[in-house]
Amino acid sequence: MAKFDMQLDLLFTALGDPTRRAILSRLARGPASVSELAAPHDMALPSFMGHLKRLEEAGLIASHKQGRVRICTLAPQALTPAQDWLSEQRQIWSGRLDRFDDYVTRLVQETQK
Amino acid sequence: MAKFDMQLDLLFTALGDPTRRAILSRLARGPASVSELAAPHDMALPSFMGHLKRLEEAGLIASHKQGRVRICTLAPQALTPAQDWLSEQRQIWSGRLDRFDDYVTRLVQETQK
DNA sequence: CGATTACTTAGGGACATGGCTAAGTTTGAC
DNA sequence: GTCAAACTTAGCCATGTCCCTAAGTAATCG
Repeated sequence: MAKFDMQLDLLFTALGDPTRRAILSRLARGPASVSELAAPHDMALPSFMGHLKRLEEAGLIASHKQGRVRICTLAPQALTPAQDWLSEQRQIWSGRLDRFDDYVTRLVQETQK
Repeated sequence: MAKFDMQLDLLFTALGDPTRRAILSRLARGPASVSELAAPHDMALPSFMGHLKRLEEAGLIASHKQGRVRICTLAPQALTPAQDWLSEQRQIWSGRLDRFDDYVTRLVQETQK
């Protein structure tokens, strides 16, 4: 499970940055070159490339060079583990809510020990 | 939209750490005190409290003191923005896939300029 | 072939993160 | 009232993140 955890780490931290989420949103409208992607982001190119690298390491995008241009595309299936984890948690959580009074009962018992 | 972005930053980066995800999973089974939560995590208490703080700042958990014990509970609805963003993206992405040939067409036109 | 474009590499600086120990503070138990 | 439990605060250190500039490489254009 450790490897799987690592993948979630990469995924969630990749998503935890507005620049990177913006890149993903832009790529959702279709593939683009590095400079096309960088244009709206007031940032030096090497800094921007760092974000692309993080996204690629998380498996969220893929890229290949065509001549001197690097084309980036989405890897849509990469989001699945993140979505799965979230909905799994959500499901357990809402299940618990139905039995919240269990907690209150236990709590009272504990404090009376 | 900046504030909303910030909330997503906090959420996703909070989720991007295995210790913190483990805390959430544990809390999914019901509320717990700080030391109960910390027990399985070979880590000094102040370090562990740092993680709880991050989770609380992200709105994922709430806590209150009962005597000298701090009880933590989940704030289940806090995941919603993250899930919404993910499924929104996923939807746009899959929409694009149906029209992937558009890109190829455009690409050929571009390269022939 | 010389210039320009589109990255790429190298290196550095400020601040955040994730861990630690040591020393409080507040309650609850005796 | 004393003492132990359960945090809490303060402060430190190593590493990571996110940004920068400067200089290098590779591919196209004129």
